[in-house]
Amino acid sequence: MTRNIPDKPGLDGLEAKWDERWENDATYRFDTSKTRDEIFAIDTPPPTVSGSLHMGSVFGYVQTDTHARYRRMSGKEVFYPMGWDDNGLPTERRVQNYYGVQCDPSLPYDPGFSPSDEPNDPPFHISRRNFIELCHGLTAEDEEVFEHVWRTLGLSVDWTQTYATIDDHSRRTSQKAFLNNLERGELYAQEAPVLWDIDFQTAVAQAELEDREKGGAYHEIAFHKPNGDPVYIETTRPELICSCVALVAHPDDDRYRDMFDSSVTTPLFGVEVPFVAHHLADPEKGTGVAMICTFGDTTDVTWWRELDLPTRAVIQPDGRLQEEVPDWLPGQAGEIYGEIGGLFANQARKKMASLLANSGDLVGEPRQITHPVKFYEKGDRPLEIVTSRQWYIRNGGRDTGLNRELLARGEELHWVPEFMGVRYKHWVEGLTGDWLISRQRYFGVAIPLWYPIDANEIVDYDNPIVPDDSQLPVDPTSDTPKGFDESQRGQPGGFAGDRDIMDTWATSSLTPQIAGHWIDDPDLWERVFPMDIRPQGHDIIRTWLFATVVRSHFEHGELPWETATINGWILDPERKKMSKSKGNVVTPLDFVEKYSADGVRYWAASGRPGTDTAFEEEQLRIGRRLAIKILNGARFALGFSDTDVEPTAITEPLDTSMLAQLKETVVGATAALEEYDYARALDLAERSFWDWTDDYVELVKTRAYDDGPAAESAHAALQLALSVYLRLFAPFLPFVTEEAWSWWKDGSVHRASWPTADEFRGVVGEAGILDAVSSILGEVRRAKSDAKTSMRTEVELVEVTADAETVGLAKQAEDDLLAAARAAEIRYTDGEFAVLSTLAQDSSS
RNA sequence: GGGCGUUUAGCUCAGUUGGCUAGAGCACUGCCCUUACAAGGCAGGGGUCGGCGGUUCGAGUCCGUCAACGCCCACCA
Repeated sequence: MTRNIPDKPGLDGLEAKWDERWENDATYRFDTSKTRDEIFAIDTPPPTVSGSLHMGSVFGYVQTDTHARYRRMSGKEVFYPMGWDDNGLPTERRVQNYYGVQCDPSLPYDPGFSPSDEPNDPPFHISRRNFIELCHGLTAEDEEVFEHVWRTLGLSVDWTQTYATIDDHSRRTSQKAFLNNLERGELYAQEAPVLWDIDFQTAVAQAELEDREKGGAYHEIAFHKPNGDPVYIETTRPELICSCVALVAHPDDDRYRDMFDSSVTTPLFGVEVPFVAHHLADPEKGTGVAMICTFGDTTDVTWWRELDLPTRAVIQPDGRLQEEVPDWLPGQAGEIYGEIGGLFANQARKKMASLLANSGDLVGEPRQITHPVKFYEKGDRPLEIVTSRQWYIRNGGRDTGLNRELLARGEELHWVPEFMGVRYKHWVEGLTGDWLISRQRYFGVAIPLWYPIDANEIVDYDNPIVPDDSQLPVDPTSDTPKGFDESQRGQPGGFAGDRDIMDTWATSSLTPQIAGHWIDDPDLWERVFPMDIRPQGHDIIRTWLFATVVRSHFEHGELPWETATINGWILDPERKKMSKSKGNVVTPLDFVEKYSADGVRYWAASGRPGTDTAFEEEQLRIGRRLAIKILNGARFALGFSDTDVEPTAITEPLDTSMLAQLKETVVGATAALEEYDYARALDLAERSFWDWTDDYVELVKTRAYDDGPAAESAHAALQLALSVYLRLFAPFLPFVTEEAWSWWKDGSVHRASWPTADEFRGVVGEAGILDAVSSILGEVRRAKSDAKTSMRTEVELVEVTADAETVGLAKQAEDDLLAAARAAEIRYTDGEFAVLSTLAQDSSS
């Protein structure tokens, strides 16, 4: 083929050019005819589609792409899908803010509704269906933008294999898995106290909690013994005295030994409650006596359950104390309650403090403290505990047998890096309950169940009506169960649809099943499952990774993948996790514009597996420089001949020496990539390449410009080396390598075979020759540099002192050395290495 | 309170099973427009490898201990 090498190769426009070509040529299309052992399957993380991608996202995705590209070149057919995680709260919140709307399920659907250009303030209330339509619309827009970013960065995804966690296929898969879990008893509903976000008005799971240090105040408050003597407690939540069901102290606490099994009365309300003993009561905290309320915190729930205490809940799902006076507060107690009923907890707290101060039951002033408070990780106000009916998937949090099985799965999984497995272990060991998957939200996969309503209008939750597989996906709030008529919805003798949706993890825990088409393409499923790798961040080991293991364990009785490759985070200069909320956003496309996609990829691939890395823009510039260097190196290597020169022409010792070193680089880089250490492979290739350009290329240059067999040897060696380097760099710098490859080869470098040691058969010489002459050349250069003269300065004599072995090696490439050094003569003496260069005097004229 | 990780040149980081004078890039200094490359290239200065103790012929590398930083987990009275 005719070579068409630009005079001044550059990086501009490579991204668009090659993205289009790869798309047209279906370069990364998955071949569904391959068998499982020929396939490398990746369980790609579906990015959350709620806003924009930042450099932190790019980091992990590029690293995964290097695995995909390496495996593809090594002969595997790579199954590399892309998903969008668009269901769930992040999208709902984004839609609420973007349009200024609020979902109100009680409103009817408005077919003519369209959002206003500017966000409404206050929010405009719209129906559930209108709200969901907005969610779909906005996520579709975002997904287009995301795909553009990924394409520009050169992710070798098969773009025909995409899914969204809210699309019909994902919903069908998710609901089918739910129903299977239900049928096998791995999933159940329970009415129980749950952690509850009062703003989102939904239950949340253990995995979604985080502690935040918040200000609060200890109130020392007097309860009263039957004889009127006070018993003091300390609490940060005096508003819950009306919910108090007992006081508790440690059984070994001598101060209260005589009080156990007696009763006391609450201040203001005068409700009689027992004084009980439990080992969780901490004698060191406060007065050693705690007030048990239903429910102020998770310890209250433990005490309530283990001590079999009554329920006196007043906190409503919206975070307010209920308006109506509870039946356990008769008469005057009820009147006092009237002062706080209807208030938010924090308002009621202040009110109670002043009421208690007036009655003399508050000791001194409340003492300000800061203490950890549980929050929903996406929430803004402390969680409350509300009793409600929720769905749970068993996860070993209440069952030691299952817990052991899941710990064993963690042992079985290959972790990269290895220490990440500890995080899984600790999480599973620390589980306190089953996995709560139901959410009282709108934009998600519906719980696929209805419930019969009997003649007395009682909903029978224990005997749900289950849809057929053919009905999936269903929305029980609008679809009708078989055997019923829509008019029977909510009627005696009719049915009620479950209004809840599943948490987004309940669906994204099925990404292998969704991408592999478990329910509708058994042929594909068999070829890709279990998958090879699950790439993801370490922050979601407890959620996404663990949940996926749980679902696969139940559904298939095996691990969903062989290996988990855990990537680190990008930290900003203050060493905080880089994310858009931190305000340190420059978009990935801005960086592509400035440093090229290959420059950005170089930066991402330089970060060690699993290691958090500080963002340093300089790294992108270095990547850009390497990319340009590769283009120029290719231009040089291909500049001597319009046709390929056979490797049999390679005869010169310097050339075979260079190839011997390159072979070692190939072996090292391959071993690193096999162990998922892309950064090490890149580092090896990069060092080797810079040495190649600095030393070998300079040494061979004069000979290469000549004619004859020695020149032919140089041409062939340059071409072979270039071919190897382009393939070595292809997983990291797909654009420049493809560009240079296209100058002289047919087809894509990304479908070329990964370089192996076999390719060097017959062309490998003594590796030491290149080192020997390079070190001498380096000394000559130093002499010229010390003399502050040009590298072109002629040298009259190079006197080398070295051991016999070095001399022997150097002599084999003496002509190349003399030419590169511009030296007329070289002499050798035995001894410790030293080089004396006699520079020509007239060169500086 | 438990656990994990990090600590190597001014900065960002490599150093694979312990092995000759500890490396790279940036920054800094000097030189060079040399026919692949001046948004380059060549060369140079710069480090008691966090502290202490140990194993060993030999320790940045293994063991113990302490410290700082980061992250994860933990029952909020």
